[in-house]
Amino acid sequence: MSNKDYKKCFNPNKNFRGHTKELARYAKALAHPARIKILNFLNNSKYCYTGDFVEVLPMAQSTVSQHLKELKEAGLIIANEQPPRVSYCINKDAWEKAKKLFMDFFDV
Amino acid sequence: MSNKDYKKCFNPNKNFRGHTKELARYAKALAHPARIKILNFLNNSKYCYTGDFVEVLPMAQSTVSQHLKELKEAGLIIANEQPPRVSYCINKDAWEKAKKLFMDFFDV
DNA sequence: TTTTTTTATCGTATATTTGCGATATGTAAA
DNA sequence: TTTACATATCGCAAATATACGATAAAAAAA
Repeated sequence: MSNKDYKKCFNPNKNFRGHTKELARYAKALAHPARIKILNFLNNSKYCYTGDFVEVLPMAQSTVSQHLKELKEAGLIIANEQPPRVSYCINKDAWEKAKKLFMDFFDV
Repeated sequence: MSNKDYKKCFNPNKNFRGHTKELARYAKALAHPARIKILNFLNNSKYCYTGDFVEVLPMAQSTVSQHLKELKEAGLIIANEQPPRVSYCINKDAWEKAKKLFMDFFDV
């Protein structure tokens, strides 16, 4: 090791810390252009229906639905049933949490 | 669509814009705790050898080498041959580019 | 020259992701 | 009730990611 202070940034028991896993998890949620676009979209629109995304994304409805599910499971968006449609919006708490993790990571 | 100005954030030809793909690509590079740790590590140490990472990451040397390769291919780190060892450091240009993309994404 | 050290790559197994069409579900409209 | 609509889920195929042990490569040390 080129310097000897690695214990302050690595867990000595060789497991990953919570915030490291959390950041990786959010990064994974952002790791596809369609999901980036969905989040951009929601940040400009307050809320959107599934069909809105299907209109503009270059993939089938079922695939869009799957990407929405992943973002939901990552906690970044919230679904609202408005039968027969479903609207989505940003989960602001999770969004701020993710923002903070990325800010810290990039030392902003 | 809940508002009608989506053309300013979506490419009408239904393909993803360069910066969307670029951000997704960087996010993918960060989408594993080991790679997060490697980058944290390099940001605290100027440079490190492969073996330094192997010491502290909970995985085999070959796996660590694979993660380093991915970060290198994403452009975020640079390898320096110092036989028989190889040292790595942050690619500052790419790092700043990634930082900017994430900042813009999070509207910072 | 032989051995050791350090790292990358190969081969392989398993898991996850991505994508699609088809289908199911649940509601509203006819 | 039947039909139409919006969305989620299923089943499947292909691609990619993750991880490991074994091996290769290349230089330094003995």
